[in-house]
Amino acid sequence: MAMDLIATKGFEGLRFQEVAHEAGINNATLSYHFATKEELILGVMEHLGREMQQTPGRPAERPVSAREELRLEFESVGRLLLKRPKLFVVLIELSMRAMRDPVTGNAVNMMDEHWRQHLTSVIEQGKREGIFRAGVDTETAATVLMAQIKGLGFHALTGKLKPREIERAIAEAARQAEIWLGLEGET
Amino acid sequence: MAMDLIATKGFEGLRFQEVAHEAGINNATLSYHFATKEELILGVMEHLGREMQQTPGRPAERPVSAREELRLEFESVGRLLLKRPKLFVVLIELSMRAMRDPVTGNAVNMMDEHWRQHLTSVIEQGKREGIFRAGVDTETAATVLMAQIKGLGFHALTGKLKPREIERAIAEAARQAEIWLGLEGET
Amino acid sequence: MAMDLIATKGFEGLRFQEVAHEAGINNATLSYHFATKEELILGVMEHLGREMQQTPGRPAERPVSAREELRLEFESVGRLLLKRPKLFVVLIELSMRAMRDPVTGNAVNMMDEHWRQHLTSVIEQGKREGIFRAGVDTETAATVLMAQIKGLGFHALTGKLKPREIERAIAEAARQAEIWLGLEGET
Amino acid sequence: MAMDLIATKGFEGLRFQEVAHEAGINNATLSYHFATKEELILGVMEHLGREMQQTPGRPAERPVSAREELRLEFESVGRLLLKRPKLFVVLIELSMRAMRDPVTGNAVNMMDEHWRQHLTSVIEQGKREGIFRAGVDTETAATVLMAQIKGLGFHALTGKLKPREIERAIAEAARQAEIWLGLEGET
DNA sequence: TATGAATGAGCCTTCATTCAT
DNA sequence: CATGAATGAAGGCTCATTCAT
Repeated sequence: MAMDLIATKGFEGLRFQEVAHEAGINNATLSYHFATKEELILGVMEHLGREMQQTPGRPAERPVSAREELRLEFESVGRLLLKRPKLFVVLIELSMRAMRDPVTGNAVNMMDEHWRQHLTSVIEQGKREGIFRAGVDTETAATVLMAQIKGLGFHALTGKLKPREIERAIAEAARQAEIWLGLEGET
Repeated sequence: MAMDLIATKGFEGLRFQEVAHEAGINNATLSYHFATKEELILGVMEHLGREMQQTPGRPAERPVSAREELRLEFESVGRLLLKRPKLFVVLIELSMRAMRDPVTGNAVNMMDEHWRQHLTSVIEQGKREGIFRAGVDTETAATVLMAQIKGLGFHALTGKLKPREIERAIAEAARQAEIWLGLEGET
Repeated sequence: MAMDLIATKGFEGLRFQEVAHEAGINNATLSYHFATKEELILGVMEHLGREMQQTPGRPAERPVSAREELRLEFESVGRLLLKRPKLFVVLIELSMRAMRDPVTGNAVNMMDEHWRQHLTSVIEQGKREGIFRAGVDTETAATVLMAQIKGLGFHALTGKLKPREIERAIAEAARQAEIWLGLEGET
Repeated sequence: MAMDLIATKGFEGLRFQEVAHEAGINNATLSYHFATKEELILGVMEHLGREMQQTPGRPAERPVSAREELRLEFESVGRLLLKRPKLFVVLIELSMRAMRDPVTGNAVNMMDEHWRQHLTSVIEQGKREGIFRAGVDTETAATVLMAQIKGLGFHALTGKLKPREIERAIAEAARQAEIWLGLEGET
């Protein structure tokens, strides 16, 4: 699929012809379905969105405590990082592209906003549950968490971390977040 | 300069002609100095390396405590992020390129390794000074820190964070690291 | 219809798909009726031929004098030019195409020959009737008339003449032809 | 040259590659001089304009009578038609293109307007000289003359008239114009 | 008949690189 | 050192045509 190619060669290294060849179809046939390269990329983005939804391992949708939610956030990223690293490569490429192309920008913004809201609600929940410090600024905390998680993905891929290193870093980062947000750190 | 162009259009969007035009010289003249695009990029990388060294605000090279060093790490990134965001864009582009091109890969690896050693020594120093928990795995901690800081840069740029948001996130992330590595979190 | 498209975009600007879309049918359905573009153009030519026959305003087929016939020739062109300008655009396109494609060439030749014979007979009739000078070379006169009338169409369309200008030019050209062929100009 | 190709294959049949090949240069080399096909066509138009100026046989620029001027108008077209028929083909193609492309439209309009003004001044001069009827509407007369001359070119080329036929038609058309504008036809 | 999908051929254009001056 | 010109290779896209349903 196109996604693999993007992961392998980057967004701009994406060749219309190559995607077609990879899909086992003709150059023009791909143009029939995706009239332009832009459309093709939009298609990839939609596909990516759908694939991201299906984060594996989410335990049966049951409501969980904020602390567990937080831990889940890290763990699911870790799992995805190990099982579908290409997804992240494409995501990063997408983010870079978003800096230049407004259309991609919107899509990425929406995904980020979605994520931020989820994190925000988790943090607020934690505060209400009394397991997170009331002193933390929710928005800033969400920003830091997003940065941390994104950074884990980015560093893991570009730094070519080994699976074990990834697991440990993820676990430690989760612990760090818990400590930080938890009551022990009360100021 | 070429760097601005990379920051603006990305690495693959870098056009030989454009760089030449931007520099006010002829197409072929640039080829005279950098025979190939590869060389040009190498030039950019060297330039970037030199520019990164000059992190502004490093307070007079005096030896400092590990805690201060740690805080400095975050602060200097924050400053760079606000004053020279393009530097980071190029760095990220470089990291992505490193995944595909071995030459770039080596260069990026060296920079990362350099950085990791610095962080490692800081953490070890902190342990010796008795202000950091002895229980933390130094390597993992360094990894998490690198991920966090890279993530702050990545998220700040691709998420188009406002200066104030960046400052707060940086400060909060630094605090998070301190708490996490500090003795309060002793397990 | 295809003719409108030809008038709008020219013969080479004629796209199979566009014609199909205009006709509200599928790409392949048009291919079913006109297997190739060549066939499609032939179809257009036939359609054009039929449409040209129905020159409106021809007064009830009655035999008329040569002078009236001559005037009619101009008038009917003028009417067509005002009411169905696209017909002329296609005709001109066809003539140009005829220079390159022998098939079209034959068709156009036949139409021209048909027209020339009509003009020739009118001139001869005028001579017999004693209202046209005997000194004119019939063939040359026919040629000049054809050139004049074609030129009126060509100039009216490409020069974007206004209806009033067209009417006046047609009337004046008709007068010119009469004077020229008439006895007053006897040499 | 590109002009020959246009004359041979029409404007839309003009292939960038073919022009390059004809010029004995590379595909991309042509792009270097004419960045786009549009530019190439503009180049052709300029070239055409320059070539049209050099109407051969204009007798030494001396002022002549209106009648001679009128005759010259026809004769020079006749000469051009025999010696450089391709010039006319391109001109007709250009006129057709002008119906669709505004840029070409302007260029063609300017040439036509230039020509019209010349004809207008000749007719007015003739009236003043007392050799042309005062009754003719100058503008309409100019229009008819332009139509006639354009028609001669168009018909000669698309009808594949032989040189002799062209000469005769030109001569007869000139005579027709003289008679028509002359005093003999006084109404 | 009608159509969605597929395709080969070709065209314009871009780009890094080379070369003569 | 500098440059205008030239070029091969490749890429995205269009289009008439074909085919299975």
